[in-house]
Amino acid sequence: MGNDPAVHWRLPSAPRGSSVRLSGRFWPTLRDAPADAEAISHKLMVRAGLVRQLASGLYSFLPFGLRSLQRVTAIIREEMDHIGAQEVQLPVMHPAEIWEATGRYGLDEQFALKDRGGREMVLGMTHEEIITWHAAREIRSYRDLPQSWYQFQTKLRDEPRPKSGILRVREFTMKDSYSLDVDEAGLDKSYDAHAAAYARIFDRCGLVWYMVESDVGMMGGMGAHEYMAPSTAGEDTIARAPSGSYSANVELAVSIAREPDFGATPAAYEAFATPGIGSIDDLSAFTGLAAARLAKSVVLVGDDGPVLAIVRGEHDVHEKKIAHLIGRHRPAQPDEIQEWFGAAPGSLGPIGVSRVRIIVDQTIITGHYVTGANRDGEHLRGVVFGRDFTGEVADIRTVLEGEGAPETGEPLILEPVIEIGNIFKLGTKYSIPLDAKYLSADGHEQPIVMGSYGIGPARVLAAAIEQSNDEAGIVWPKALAPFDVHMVLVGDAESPQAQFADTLFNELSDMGFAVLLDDRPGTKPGEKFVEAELLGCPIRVTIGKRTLPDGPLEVQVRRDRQAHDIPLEGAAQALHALWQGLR
RNA sequence: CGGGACGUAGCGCAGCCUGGUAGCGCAUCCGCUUUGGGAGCGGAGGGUCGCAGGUUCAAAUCCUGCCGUCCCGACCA
Repeated sequence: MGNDPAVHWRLPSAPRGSSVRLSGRFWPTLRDAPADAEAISHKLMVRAGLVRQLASGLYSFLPFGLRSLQRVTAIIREEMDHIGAQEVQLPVMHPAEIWEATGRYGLDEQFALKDRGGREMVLGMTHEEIITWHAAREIRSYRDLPQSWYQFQTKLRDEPRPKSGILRVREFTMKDSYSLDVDEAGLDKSYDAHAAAYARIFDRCGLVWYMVESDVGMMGGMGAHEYMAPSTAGEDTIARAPSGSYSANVELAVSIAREPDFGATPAAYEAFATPGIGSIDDLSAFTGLAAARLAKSVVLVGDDGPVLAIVRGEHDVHEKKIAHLIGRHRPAQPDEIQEWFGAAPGSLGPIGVSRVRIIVDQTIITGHYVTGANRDGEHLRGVVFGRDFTGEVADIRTVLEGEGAPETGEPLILEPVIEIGNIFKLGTKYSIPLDAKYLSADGHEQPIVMGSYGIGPARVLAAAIEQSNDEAGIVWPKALAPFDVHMVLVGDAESPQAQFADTLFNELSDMGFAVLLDDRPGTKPGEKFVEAELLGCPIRVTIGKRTLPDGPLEVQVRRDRQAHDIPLEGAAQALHALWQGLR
């Protein structure tokens, strides 16, 4: 500290990294995006010289892209350390036996290979097994708990369809952490600590994000949340209430359905002819009834045989929700449907069906419906659940935009999102099969209660770009930009402008700014400006003829592209003040 | 896994249908001019037309197979 005048100005946020003079550096930009790039973040990351593709789902980070990635990881590391987590590094390649122990060996997404001795190995998709394996050997007593261990490590997944640049890839770095606790109360504390850290991380990264309830998967689990950054490039959809009172992945979202006016319930159902009617839309038009008053019958084939799923016509059966009930399944083929129901898809219904498991969405238990008669060209009206047919009742439908939030009834918003992180209460799912136990205070062996927590740093970058860009390029949140200040030198190396730029470069760097000085000789000013806006650092400073001898210094804020004139005297401090006001 | 498209110079594309010397823009290199919003003029280099086989006197072009990449859907610990 001492008397160094720069210390007073040292920036308080994430490590700033070093400043760079651009001349001679590797920064390949492109005027055009690759033809196969679709997502905005994909196009901009390639054009701005941040990444390059090696093969499908495999990306290399170039120097400037790596700087941004390192800023994300620095923020994550700070916040993980802040909650007392300890950083480790686990191998990428694992013996297959460990994965066999938890029944996760041989998954389609798993890269597998043999070593020279013929030993089966896998490349890690994640590291629950490995953490648990170590915990089983090192944790003996409740006195050794709780623990939280984290790492930044490469994950490999043989994705069926890599897409959208770095959003869905086959190899990526993940921050994954794992909590080890004596009981569920301990897990809750670890879980909450991670949730708090995640909130700080995503706020600091400048993202718009939601924490939503997420599917715990078919293995049970004890609760899970996902962190979602809204973006049209996202592959997931969430349902949320505008007030924030409710938000969930549509995979498990529930809602209050709109109730149609059913009118009086008939004393009995009756058949009527529906020649050529095969879809809900047709049937709705034919009968003049809203789709919500029609029952949609969907036939699925699970491991235990055929299943008839029934939802209102306006709804769809949700793949994940039904999977919780019947496990792996596929849509039935038309010939199978003919065999089981004696009718084609389009005239199916629950009445008169035997030997087929019937699962009915909750919405169906009220009202009376038009259903298929299981005879081609014929439907039934006035069909009432409980009176005319039965089945298991469950929530198996998708949520529709505008339906009511479960607590408040507010109209739900459906929004596409990028999953940037998740937190998961594992419980003893891994500790029991891998025999990770501790001895409790009263002398009993107990399984360790675990949680796992992931963040994809590269997805954080892509989400930030998706959320913040304009026609000129990236508009980085200031925490993630590869540089804080992008200086454009207009003038050759011997000019007074160059000398002034050098002085300011050093002064800003000493203050803790990461500065990029575009001192490339022979590059036209216009090209420098265009490339600066493509790269998207928060502040651009132009040093040219107009700057000297009396100023002012020309400064552009990237986000609003507003020009600011700053007196030369005290320019560095003024820039610092400007920078602090940015987000 | 189902459906669709594409693969020609570093990037973006034309040429293919109707077979006959491989082109354009940008980028790169050299020279001159230029120097505050992707410069101008002149010159130059760079391509086994994804791979293999077939048809043909002759294949970027037609046929077959394979590989790669992207998009839609399915799938996604």
